Amino acid sequence: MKLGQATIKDIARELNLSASTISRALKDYPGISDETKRKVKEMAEKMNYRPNAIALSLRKSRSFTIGVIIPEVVHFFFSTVVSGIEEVAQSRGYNVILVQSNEKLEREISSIETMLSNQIDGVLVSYSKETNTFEHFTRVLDQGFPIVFFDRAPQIPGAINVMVDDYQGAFDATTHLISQGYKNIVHLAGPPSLKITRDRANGYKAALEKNGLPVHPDHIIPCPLGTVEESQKLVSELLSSSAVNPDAFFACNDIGAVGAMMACRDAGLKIPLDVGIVGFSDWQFCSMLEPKLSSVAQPGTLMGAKATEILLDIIEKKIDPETMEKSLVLETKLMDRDSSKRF
Amino acid sequence: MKLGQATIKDIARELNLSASTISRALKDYPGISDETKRKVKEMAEKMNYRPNAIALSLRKSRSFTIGVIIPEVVHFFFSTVVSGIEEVAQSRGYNVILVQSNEKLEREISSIETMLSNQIDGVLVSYSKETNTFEHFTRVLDQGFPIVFFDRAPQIPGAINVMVDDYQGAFDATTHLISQGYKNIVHLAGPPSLKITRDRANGYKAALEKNGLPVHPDHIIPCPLGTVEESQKLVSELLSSSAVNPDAFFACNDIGAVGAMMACRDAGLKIPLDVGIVGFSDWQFCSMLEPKLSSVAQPGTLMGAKATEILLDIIEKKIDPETMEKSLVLETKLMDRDSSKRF
DNA sequence: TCAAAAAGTGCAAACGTTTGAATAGGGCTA
DNA sequence: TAGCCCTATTCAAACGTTTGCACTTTTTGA
Repeated sequence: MKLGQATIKDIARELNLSASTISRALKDYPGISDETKRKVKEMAEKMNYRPNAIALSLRKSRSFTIGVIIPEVVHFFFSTVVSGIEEVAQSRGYNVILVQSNEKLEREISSIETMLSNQIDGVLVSYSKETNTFEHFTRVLDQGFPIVFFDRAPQIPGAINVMVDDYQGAFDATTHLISQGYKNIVHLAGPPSLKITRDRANGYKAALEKNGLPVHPDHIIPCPLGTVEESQKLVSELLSSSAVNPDAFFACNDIGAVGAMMACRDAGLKIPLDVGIVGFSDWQFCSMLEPKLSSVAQPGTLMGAKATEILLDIIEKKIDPETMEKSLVLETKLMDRDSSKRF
Repeated sequence: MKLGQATIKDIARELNLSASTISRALKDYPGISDETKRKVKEMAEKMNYRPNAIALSLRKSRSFTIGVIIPEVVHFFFSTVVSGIEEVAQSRGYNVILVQSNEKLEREISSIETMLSNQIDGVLVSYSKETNTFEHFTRVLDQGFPIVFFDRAPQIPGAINVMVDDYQGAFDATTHLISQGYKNIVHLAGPPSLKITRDRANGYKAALEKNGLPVHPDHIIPCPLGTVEESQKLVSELLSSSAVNPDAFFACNDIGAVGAMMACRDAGLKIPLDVGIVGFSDWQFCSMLEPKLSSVAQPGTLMGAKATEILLDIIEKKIDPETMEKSLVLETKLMDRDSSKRF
């Protein structure tokens, strides 16, 4: 790009050698005399030569760049995943191009197009809440283009997914509440379009059933927006109506759990004495709250790292996407803190 | 990249035309018959043609990609900045390559190198805590390569900086505490290498002086690590020693403020009755704490957006880096919540 | 002493696109 | 019917690398 950026040709001219010799000398190819290599490297240093990765990409049809599409950047969990992705990519010599879909399908589609135009080697995707068709993914997957999905993974045959064991995490959280003597546990669910929402709800139900507790459909409250205000309002309404009389909340995410905490406090209920609360994701702030919020920790950084390793292995043909294991499920860990411990 | 990706040449062969005609037809250049344009576009559509951005970059010596170097991704403030950057870049047709330095100077240096290799059009930087030399920046700046610094901005002559008015923010926060009747205000400072640390400390001191309160050097406590545990420990020690008898804390960041809250609670002090606390940055969790934490809000997304606009304007030569205003200072806003309100 | 092998280097094409200049064919005017 | 100007198209070079092959020159072996 730079006006004054030295190229291989410049070095060649300066040294009265051909471009091919320079190229080979810099790469320590056999068949170039040590004397020439020395001179070339010296001159490259002196002229502040920097290889042009764009030209290399064109030549090799490889950009050493991967794309990442996430719903939003300002999101604790996704930021941990991105951190893991960036870490592994950097260490293996790849660049990371980042875009956020802002939970918009349209943006997701255009991002994929731009990335393909940019000759990206592969892409990591967590799709948006709005995404109800996967045609934009299958179209490129069918061309043999490598995509690895993480966290929010579609039900596409043959797609490679890296997820967390949402079912088990929810099961553990609910079981924990039951073991602490809570009997009337309400689940604050997420947006219905996401598989993780269904898995967590199923884990919740399974834990109730296993412990002989009834599963009431009206104990599952969808919180599609995912804001503190939303869950606070819903829980407040629930507490003031006489129909349900909850003594615990298992929320699909920590934001929802905070809303529940606030609503309970407003209603004069003591946590964890009167009401137990467990969230999901174990965001940074959980241990800063009073009482400290119990939550199901998801290994975000690990998820990003694993997904990237798989993607790069596919790109570098170290593994075959046809025959490989199609989904990797990572374990969650219940962080039981004050908000759910009666004993 | 893709094996089966159609190129201009493929279309040319298919239609028995030359590559140049295809190129011009696709771009609606004059001098191509409407009939040909129609046929070309039809065929392009049919063959699922996607322009190769890499080839274009090589030809035009422009990659339409900007680099972003930040200390860490998992950091609320930086994630808001990145969000603003990504937003503007995307809307103006640029890609964003993201790297995190992990607060390491070495990583910062190698990232800049890689990015230059990748023919990036410009770069946005917030430097690491470790960075004590700016030679790696000045070297490329001197070549006329566009760099815009944000938040953590170096004292390099001619460098373009986008910052927040840290001095004024700290001044406002301290003044607010004084107006609430707190008299013995301790400042929890940040890593000494950062300019923002000094600015915030200066704002704190100025507010004390303006209100006729003494400035004790031992009332300024450095917290270089920036963890909750660190500030909790330091504040606990301070409270148990008889030397200083603080009735308020103004922390350089919200994490430090949380540590102070915890230490006060441990010491049996009531917030805001016995002790007032104000943080800096207004992280998401501030309003989730009990009591809600007062904090100085920084416009992160706006900062990212502004910095990107300036960078792209320089890249596109809409403004001249020589003659332009060298630094943009954004206003902070004190969010006074429960943790600092006695009245 | 001469051919053959080895060592060192250069040529040219390729990756996919853009673009200034050249060309071909046609219709018009004088 | 020559000269000219359009219009539509093609040629060829360029961006910076890499790489198979060809070409010198030197060294080796018999």
